[in-house]
Amino acid sequence: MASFQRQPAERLVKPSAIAPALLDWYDRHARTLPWRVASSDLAKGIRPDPYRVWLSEIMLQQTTVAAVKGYFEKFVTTWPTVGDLAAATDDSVMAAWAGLGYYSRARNLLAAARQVNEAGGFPADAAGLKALPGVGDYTSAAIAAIAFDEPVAVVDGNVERVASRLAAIEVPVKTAKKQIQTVVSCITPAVRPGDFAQAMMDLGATICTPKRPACALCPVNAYCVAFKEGPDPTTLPVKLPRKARPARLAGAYVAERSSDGAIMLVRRPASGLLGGMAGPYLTDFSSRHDGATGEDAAPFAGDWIDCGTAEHGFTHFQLTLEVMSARIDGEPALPDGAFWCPRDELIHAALPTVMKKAIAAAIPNAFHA
DNA sequence: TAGCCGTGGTC
DNA sequence: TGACCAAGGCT
Repeated sequence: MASFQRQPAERLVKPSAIAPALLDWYDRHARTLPWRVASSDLAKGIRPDPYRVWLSEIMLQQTTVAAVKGYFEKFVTTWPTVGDLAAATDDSVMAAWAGLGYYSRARNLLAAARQVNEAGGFPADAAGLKALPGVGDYTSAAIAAIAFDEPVAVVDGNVERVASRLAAIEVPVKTAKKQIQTVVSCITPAVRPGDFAQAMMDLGATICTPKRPACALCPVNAYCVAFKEGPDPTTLPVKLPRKARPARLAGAYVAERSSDGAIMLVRRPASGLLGGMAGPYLTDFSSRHDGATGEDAAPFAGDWIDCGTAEHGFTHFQLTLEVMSARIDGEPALPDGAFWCPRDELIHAALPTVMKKAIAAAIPNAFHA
């Protein structure tokens, strides 16, 4: 019966032995990443810069390490300190973030930078950090552990997977958050909590992977209930089936001014899909309904030419854009938020990937030189 | 609370 | 090739 079932944390094999084994592995196999401080420097007492830790953690939310690296380097080169970032313009930050996705992160990033700069520095504990916009349970714990040596449980998707397997948690992760939190708290050490957190994430990324975990190479396989007793680690964590992604349709209109080749862009509202970002005029659509297409739905009259379609997948729907283009001779009344972007500034505009696809469908070499 | 919010890589 | 996924947070 469920009441006689031992709690996951109690099923752990020698919980106090896990952190030492994992840290020993981490000392030999830690990934070298731009936002990390070398272990030799850590040994000298050099602490990670909270600004760089925070910036990297925001960028890494639901985003791969490979995708983040270049953006991180660009940001810390352009804005080496939180004060530099706080002084940046909204447009420059949105443009620098363009292509990385989840654009509310960029707006929250800038708001938080200004808040921190005003306060004279970052909050030095998880509770204070969580009050910053864009910083939730995971990110506040990660920054507190890595930058401020606070022994808090850091639970992200990797850690959920590792903990689910270590304690053989067979209930769906969605309903096991608290159990997982308890398991991770139970094995988080008082010393080197930041390295431990990063070791758990490295383990999840390189050994305890979702599909084909390399259990034979795992430094903590001796303490892994799923590995030793089952169920098969690849079946954990238990995830509920996702809902199907609906398909949506909308019109995209690329207007080129014939006098100088400038492209009409529209700045989108600050909130919602692609909030604060620019792109060609799109007809109104959402995850729930299609937008209008065709010549009649154009922002103004003109010789609109059919340029085919552009496809783009969002998290919860698939979008097909029916792209049209026109060369504009006069000065038509522009829709709200629209402006002419000089052709040589197009590359530097805050254009999300889906917008670049739409423009490229109309002007194939738009981003080549 | 469950839906909203991007993108590119992997198999 | 399409489904799944990767260091979540906000409302």
